[in-house]
Amino acid sequence: MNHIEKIIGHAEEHCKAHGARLTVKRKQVLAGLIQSKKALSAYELIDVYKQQFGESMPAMSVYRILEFLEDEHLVHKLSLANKYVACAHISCSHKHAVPQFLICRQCSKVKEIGIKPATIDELRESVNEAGFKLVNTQLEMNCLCEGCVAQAA
Amino acid sequence: MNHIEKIIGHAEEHCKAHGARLTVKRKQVLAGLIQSKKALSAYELIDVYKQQFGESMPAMSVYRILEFLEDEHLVHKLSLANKYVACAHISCSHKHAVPQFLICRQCSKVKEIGIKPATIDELRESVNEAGFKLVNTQLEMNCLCEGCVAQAA
DNA sequence: ATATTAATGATATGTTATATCATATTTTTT
DNA sequence: AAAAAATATGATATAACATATCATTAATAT
Repeated sequence: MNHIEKIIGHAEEHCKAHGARLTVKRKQVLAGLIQSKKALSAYELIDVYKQQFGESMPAMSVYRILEFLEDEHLVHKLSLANKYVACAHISCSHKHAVPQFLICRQCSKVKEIGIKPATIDELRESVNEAGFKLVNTQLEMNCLCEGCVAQAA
Repeated sequence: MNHIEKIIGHAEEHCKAHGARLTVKRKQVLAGLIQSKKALSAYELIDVYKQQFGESMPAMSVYRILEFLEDEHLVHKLSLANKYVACAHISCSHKHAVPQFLICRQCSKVKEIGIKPATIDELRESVNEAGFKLVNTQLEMNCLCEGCVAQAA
């Protein structure tokens, strides 16, 4: 059992635990994202699927499946790039705070980090001072990854 | 001279100062955004334009103009919503740090804030620790505005 | 006045995402 | 085990967001 299968196994348990169904197609899409080194758009994911399984998946299905996977917190949507990534913590059993994402604007490589709770608190306070209420602490930051920094220099 | 004209005046000076041309159309689009209480998509802006001037503006033109206005820092693009807002500080003469945006997910109302530099520093440090380089400190946060919080309760 | 540069118009097309109704599959109820 | 209900997928259309490219017009520099 390889690394990806193991993660998928965890995802399956996670879903089963509350009666959600990780169907074959959903698993295939999730696996596609897990294998990818970078964030993928829905249509890139269609290409990946086509390449792996010979068969093409309708866009509608991919979006539906992505929605399911997001609801299950197995996948995150990155608005900054209009792309999707597998959650980096599917196999961890403990609860996770909402993550922050570093997105390489050059190559779409993504790193999921958890910034210090204290920093989040400061942010939340700034938001409250402005009279708004923070709904979601997912942050997306425009970055360059190591590789692309090196290349640019 | 009303409030908006005054802001447009500042925008004009700002552009003139380095040889950029704030043409009539560009002014009209900028004015549309300034007048709006909320972030507008490019196509919503086309509708606004149509309503105000009777004439319809091609999507291509709106995008070109938005690009110009972004380059001039007169307008910000919000990736979280695929919408655009006028910069809240066009009339201030001093330099501004890159802003952060609180976006009401319900009504698209936007508040532009400047969070504490210390908080930004903490964020940047977290990013560096992860081996990435922060390109841009514009943050966009999913929020609810006062009005929508009240309504939800 | 002419050449050059910048802006806009016109048209086409690419990319991302959702709506909707039909069909198939799975689960629950009887 | 059969029928009913709920869930998932297929198929098709279309909406919403965005860019490419070439022609024309307007502004600026020579």
